[in-house]
Amino acid sequence: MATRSSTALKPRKQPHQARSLVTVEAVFEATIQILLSDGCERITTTRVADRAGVSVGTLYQYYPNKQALLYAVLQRHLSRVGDTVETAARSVHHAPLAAMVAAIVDAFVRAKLQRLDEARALYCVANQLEAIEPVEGLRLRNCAAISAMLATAPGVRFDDLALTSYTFCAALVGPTRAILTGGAPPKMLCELPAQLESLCVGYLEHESKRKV
Amino acid sequence: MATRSSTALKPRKQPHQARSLVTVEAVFEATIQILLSDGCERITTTRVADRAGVSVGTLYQYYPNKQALLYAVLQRHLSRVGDTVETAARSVHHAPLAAMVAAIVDAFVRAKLQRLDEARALYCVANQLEAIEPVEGLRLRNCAAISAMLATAPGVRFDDLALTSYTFCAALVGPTRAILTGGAPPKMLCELPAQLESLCVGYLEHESKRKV
Amino acid sequence: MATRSSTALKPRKQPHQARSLVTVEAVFEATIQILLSDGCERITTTRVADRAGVSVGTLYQYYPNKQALLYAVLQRHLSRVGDTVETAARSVHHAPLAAMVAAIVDAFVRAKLQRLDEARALYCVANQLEAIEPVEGLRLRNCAAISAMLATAPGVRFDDLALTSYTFCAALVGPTRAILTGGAPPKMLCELPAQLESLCVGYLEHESKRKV
Amino acid sequence: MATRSSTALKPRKQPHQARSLVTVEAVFEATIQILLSDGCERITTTRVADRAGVSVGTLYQYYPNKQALLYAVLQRHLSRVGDTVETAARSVHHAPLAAMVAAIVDAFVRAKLQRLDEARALYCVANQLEAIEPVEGLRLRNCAAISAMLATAPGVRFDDLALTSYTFCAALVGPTRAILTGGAPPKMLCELPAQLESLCVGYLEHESKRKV
DNA sequence: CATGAATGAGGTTTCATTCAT
DNA sequence: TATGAATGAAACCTCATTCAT
Repeated sequence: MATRSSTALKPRKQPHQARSLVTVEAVFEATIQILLSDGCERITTTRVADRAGVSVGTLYQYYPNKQALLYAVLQRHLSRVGDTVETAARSVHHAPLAAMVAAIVDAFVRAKLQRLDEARALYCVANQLEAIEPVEGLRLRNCAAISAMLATAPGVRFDDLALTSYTFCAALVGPTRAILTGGAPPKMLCELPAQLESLCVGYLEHESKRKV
Repeated sequence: MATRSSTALKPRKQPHQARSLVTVEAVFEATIQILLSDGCERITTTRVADRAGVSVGTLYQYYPNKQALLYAVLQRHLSRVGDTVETAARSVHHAPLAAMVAAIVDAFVRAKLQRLDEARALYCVANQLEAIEPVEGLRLRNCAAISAMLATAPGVRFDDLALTSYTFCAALVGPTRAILTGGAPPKMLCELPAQLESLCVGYLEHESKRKV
Repeated sequence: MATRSSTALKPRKQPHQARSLVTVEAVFEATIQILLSDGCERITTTRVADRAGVSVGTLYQYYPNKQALLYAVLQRHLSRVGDTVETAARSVHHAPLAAMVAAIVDAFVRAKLQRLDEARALYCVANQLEAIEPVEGLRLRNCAAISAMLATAPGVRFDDLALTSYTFCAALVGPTRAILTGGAPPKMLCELPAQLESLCVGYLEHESKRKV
Repeated sequence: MATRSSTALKPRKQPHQARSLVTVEAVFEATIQILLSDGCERITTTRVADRAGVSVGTLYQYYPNKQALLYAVLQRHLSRVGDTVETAARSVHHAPLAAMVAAIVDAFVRAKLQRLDEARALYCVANQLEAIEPVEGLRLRNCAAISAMLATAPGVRFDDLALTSYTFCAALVGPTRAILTGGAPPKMLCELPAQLESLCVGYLEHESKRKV
């Protein structure tokens, strides 16, 4: 199952020396820039290397192939998002539902907007078949964090916590993607947190009421 | 902006004769199959032609280039979804909010699930930079239809109807994509309509209450 | 076992039209020329295509990869040698031992010298791991033909016919290769048939006497 | 002709110190292992260095380029074979023909089988255009040693001693290569010495009788 | 009109070799 | 002296597109 990703998509070597660290960081940055300017289809290892100011050979010292590079960049982005959401979720255990939602939405949107370019650039990468694993990984992390959080919500019971968390998660991720990806007016970006909150609070209240 | 799409992405000739219709249909079907089996990155005009049982030359008689073909396939899919949603929206003008949501969700999910393969295959295509136009087009249609519908909801006022419609729409599209694209368990597919309904009803009620 | 050769090394399509035939023949000829002038290590698909006066793309329409091309060229050469030897062997069933040897040696040497360049060029290719199969194939054909022939030799019995045929075969192939490949003086080329005959006749007589 | 080999293929420095000796030996061993496991086409200086446990840089301290390394490994192997055969030849001057053949065959086969891996691995290297020199060198040594030996054979005259030695040599080298290289059954390995003896004795007797 | 052979620019990847540390 | 990161030329191969038949 994980064959390809565990072998062919793994980075070749970790950058230990200072020089290497700089190189790898430059390659990451260049990848995102090219992704944004040329799109997912047009990105080439040569172009990434050029933009990063290194030779292709150097790029291939760290990543065995193009997919591995994209995978790594995506991975890092998703890890950060996962970290942020997890932390936020833990910080509002036992808080009222509205506070929970506010915290999660804020964390998620913040993580995405902080690196808006990265986020936008990577939606495209996340679509490739080879990249479902890390995306699913993030979903699992988020669902777990949210489940654990919701379980502590005072005075609320959810019939199917897993399902509710999944939908909560999808309600966060899906619309955000639609807005960042599509040609949404900048106004939407400002409204995004409020709308997501409304969406999620509305959903959770509706769900919790349903089972009384 | 629309330069490319208005010239280079247009089909070359409309298939009027019966034979042409069959050919075009075969090409469409082949495109979707290849998209599903080989992925968005691996699709080639030759492979599509082979699978469709025609020669590449013939394919190029109908579409000036690969993008135009993908564009056409995507366009058709999105048109159908748009039609379905529009019709549904019109049919529930003046109905209670819950009925509205039920109708829209049902229409949308039905349109997607009816052609599950097509839908799945095309998410990938929709990601290409050149394809934002038809995607945005669908969003506009949907928003318009939903706006018009919501405006007739009895006893409900929305402060910013455009914004609400937009979010409604995103709440429909986003999670659906996440579920069809990701490795969601089949169980989620069954629950999808109910969850979407809960999500949207929750949201709309929350929004409408906010302004009282 | 034959996985690679049965899939990855097979030609892509047979040249049916006249144009294709010319193309494929030109590619074959070019391959041999490059092999001779640049050596086995330096041969490139681009160089072959250039020399053949076609584009690389065309080359790849007929062969899925470089190995497959070399394989095909080698295969054709070996088939011809095999054919020649087989025919010769059949023509001297029941003849005296010396005549048998003369016929086989003549056939083998003739086949090699007729296409001296080809033969020289291909020894190098035959060394690649992927190419053992056709080489072994020729050995088997030759051994079989020789076995069948020797079995009809009047008044001679061999203790281990298979072994004797194998050695006979090796005595033919090995020294010929050594002479064509190495920097042997042209004089050796003239002497080759006589020496091979002497070698093989001597061997067979020695073997047949051994068991009396 | 010898331009390249006399300058570019020479080792850079002789390993005098103990440490260097160990390094060079490790590199040699690694080269042979890689040759066996990856084949002649896949061997790279980096892989050799890795396997040998040194850095590429170090490897290049001893050999100016890859060819020089392969050349050296081949050279050593061929020298050993040459030594063994020369010694054997000298030890049977004036002995009967059969004893001569037995001694030479035994020496040659022993030298090859003792380092079976090395022998197998290097056939491939010996094929490269740049490597004809040492191969020819071995042939010359062997022919000379055999010539000198045959000249002392009691009661036997060869019309063209050089030619006979050459063929003798080819009869030794050629079939051995065919058997070690090809997919010969292990049984053949055991039979090899006996068959070679029969081959060579048969040949020499046949040749010596011819001229009476 | 349909065909499919031919094209060749351009993408990915490797690897011999150098050189700053 | 040893190291191994960096280099970049050059190899392999693909595929959108054209055009003679």
